[in-house]
Amino acid sequence: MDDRYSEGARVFKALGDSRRAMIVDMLSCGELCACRILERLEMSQPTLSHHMKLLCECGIVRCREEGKWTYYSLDRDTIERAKAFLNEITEGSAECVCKISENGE
Amino acid sequence: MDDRYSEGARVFKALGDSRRAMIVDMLSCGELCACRILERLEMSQPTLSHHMKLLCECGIVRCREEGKWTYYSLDRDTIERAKAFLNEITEGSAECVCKISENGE
DNA sequence: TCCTCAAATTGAATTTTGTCAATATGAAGT
DNA sequence: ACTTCATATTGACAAAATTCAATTTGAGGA
Repeated sequence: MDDRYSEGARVFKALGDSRRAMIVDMLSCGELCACRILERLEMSQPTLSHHMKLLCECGIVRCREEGKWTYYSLDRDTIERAKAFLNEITEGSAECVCKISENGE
Repeated sequence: MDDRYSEGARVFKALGDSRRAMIVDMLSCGELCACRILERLEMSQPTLSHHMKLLCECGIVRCREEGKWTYYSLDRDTIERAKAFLNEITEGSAECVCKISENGE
């Protein structure tokens, strides 16, 4: 039933933490390695790692390993889908949930 | 420090729950009273009330009381700001955090 | 004044999230 | 092989979020 909403909501949940929103902002200009991100954020390395995992799991961020380093970057596709989802739930439309009666008719 | 992000993140946190995302979708076509929303959602009345409070506190939803009923509607301003915030943190810019050195220079 | 109905609040239980210290992993250099 | 460095994982704990039953509030009608 609410499966339509789960994927979008998952991305928003990830953005619903100011530190993670800041990380996304940092990545908006291009790829960065974990150590660079860590330099700017007041948090322990394990905590950062945990946040990065979350961001990757919901699809907003991708990671690329190179030698000892892990580079992170934004996934434009997921971001576009998130924006589209925000528009969908926010702008009325013919297929809006509010149009569907309780009987599913 | 992360105050720039707190407000936006707060809205996304609210949208980061599939039920709340669905509620916002329901309101996208216009005002609805709590009882209408409740009809569609499998949750208790206190739980709905709690979610509505959350949505109102972050500014996405406004409420209007009329007699026994409470009508909810979307706040277009907050929504526009949320969309702008999503664009800001997602698209690179000259004032991006990533441009600011550790020294604040 | 009572009763009913819509909605909010309270209180309590459970689950999820955020965090860090400690440890593990795994690549590269010596 | 050993050490170092970047990152991930584990384990534990505190704080926050989600939920519902029970109760309260407050408007309207009888």
